[in-house]
Amino acid sequence: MSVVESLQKSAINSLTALFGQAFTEKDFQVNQTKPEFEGDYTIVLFSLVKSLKLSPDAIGTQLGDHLIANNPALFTKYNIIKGFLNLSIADAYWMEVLGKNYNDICFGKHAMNGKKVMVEYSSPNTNKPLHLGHLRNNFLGWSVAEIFKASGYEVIKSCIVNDRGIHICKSMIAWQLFANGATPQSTNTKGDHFVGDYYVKFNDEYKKQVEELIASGKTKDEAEKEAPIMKATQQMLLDWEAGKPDVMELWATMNSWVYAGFDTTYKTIGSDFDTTYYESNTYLLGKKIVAEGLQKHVFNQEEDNSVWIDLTADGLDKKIVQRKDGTSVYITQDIGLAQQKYEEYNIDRSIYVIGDEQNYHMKVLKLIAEKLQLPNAENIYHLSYGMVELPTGKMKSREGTVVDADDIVEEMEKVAQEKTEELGKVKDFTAEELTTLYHTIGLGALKFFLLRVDPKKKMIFNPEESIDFHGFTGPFIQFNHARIKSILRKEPVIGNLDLGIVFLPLEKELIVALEQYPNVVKQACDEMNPSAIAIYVYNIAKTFSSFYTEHSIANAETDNKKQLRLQLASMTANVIKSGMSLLGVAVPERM
RNA sequence: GGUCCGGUAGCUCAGCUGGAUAGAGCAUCAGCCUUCUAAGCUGAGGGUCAUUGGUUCGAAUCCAAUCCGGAUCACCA
Repeated sequence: MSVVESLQKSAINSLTALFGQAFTEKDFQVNQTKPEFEGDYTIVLFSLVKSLKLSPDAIGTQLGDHLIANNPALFTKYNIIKGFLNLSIADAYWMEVLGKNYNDICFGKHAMNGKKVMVEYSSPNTNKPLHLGHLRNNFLGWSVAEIFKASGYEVIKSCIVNDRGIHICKSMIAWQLFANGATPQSTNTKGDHFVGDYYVKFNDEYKKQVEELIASGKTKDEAEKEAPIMKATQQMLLDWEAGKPDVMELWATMNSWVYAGFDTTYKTIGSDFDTTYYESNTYLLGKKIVAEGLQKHVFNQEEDNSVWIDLTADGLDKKIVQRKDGTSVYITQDIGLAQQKYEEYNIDRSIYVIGDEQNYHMKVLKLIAEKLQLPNAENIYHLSYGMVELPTGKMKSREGTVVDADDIVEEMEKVAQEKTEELGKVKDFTAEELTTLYHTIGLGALKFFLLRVDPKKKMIFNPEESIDFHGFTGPFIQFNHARIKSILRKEPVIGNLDLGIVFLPLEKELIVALEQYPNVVKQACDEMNPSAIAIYVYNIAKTFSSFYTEHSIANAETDNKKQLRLQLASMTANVIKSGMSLLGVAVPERM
């Protein structure tokens, strides 16, 4: 049980004993005491004033006295200032927390709860490489999945690959026209970049053809429709749907190039999936759903055979779910896949990590799933995240302002190398160890940068200023971990402590913060918000850094103090490592 | 136009289930390495929490309106 829970329980008991009525933890608020006041945790008394018809001071005095008399192991003293009951927790209690957990690398993880959750993330298109926006998606999805695991869920990470459609045909057409049989191997190019280059070539050629047509007297609309390369692409899409062998073969080949490239990137950034769905397999799933939905009168059919759902009663619009030619639209395959996920894995919750541009779409999807009475439809959740933008605005592939995922990772590793060499602290590292270190620091900086802000909010990335390695960053936290490990290599933690130790303010601040870790994990899970972990771990590292500067661990005043600080350091390192691992960020032993 | 999201220090962001004098980092300025890793520490300056009204003992936080910015509202995905 956490300190706060113990405190709440004690307070409820005391209040009931004192005033003869029932209370719950919702009747009063418990905060951490502000540093300028004496105490560790504070009960805000105002909310009790009305029901008890007593002044805050009167309630506080009675409650404070009763709490101390009945829980001597927990509370030592109290003070009341302007309606706030500030309680001091016994040092012996903190010693116990420390002694029990300092060496427990599982501290903060919760017991299995028997629930199963699927987290779908990444969802790449197979016509171009991953960019910075995908990185936010990947880091978020992966981290949320880990946070669910740490909170006791069984987790299935899934990925839906958008491997068919007009966008892939564009790359395919351009390859046919311009490649002369070139392959990633023949050009020594990473497969996803190779295919992406032809996507760019398509757009260049398309633009050229449109301009020529306009010059020859066509309107812009006509030109855009009649450009030969576009017509060829549309024909190719039809051929694909018809299963024309040479088109299918080219499609399979080019996708395999892209997958090879993606695999490399995923491996580099640490993304992995338990299952992968391909749109080319799921896009027909809609048919059955539509038929069933018609039978349940969830959908209705127009005279032209198109099928619709009317969501005006839910404040949305009418939405088409099947075209008049009988083909399924985007939303239909999503419904099909949603059902398939439940059938395959019997999941309790289904999380979709998708950008906020699709808020409306996901709202519709969930509504339809509910109306179709899909199992656990109410537990479909769109984890919506904001776009990553540049100082100049959105990233635009046509203007070449897209920050490529592979490039930015490489750039970060390069910066990590430069900074490390400047500092010259790891001169005895082997070349292999150095490569690993640069990767750990560079990727860590990037992940932390993208995860430390609230997923819901859009964020600005400034490539000019790049990412700092000082302050509220991954490397700062990694650095503090390395510092602790450096001490622990020289000074073993024994563990047994004299119970008479009194905590100094910074020691107290550390243990109080460390004790909160399990609750932070739970909160991050409830909110599906990795930034809660990032902020917390940073604060731990920051507090430790002050403590480290202020007090010597190896040369502490007494042996007991030394052991206490070694335990604190050990627990800090464990919590940092554990918290960072939930973000997908490794922490080095030395840096 | 409808719906949804956002607006907090020069910049990037916390704080938003209402609580004490609104916090970090960067940037600026001033100090600190013969002592466990200075990717560090300490301090200073910097705020009309978009605006107005309301609810409350108490509002950055809740409600309403307004202003500004963004997303979305395809037989595209």
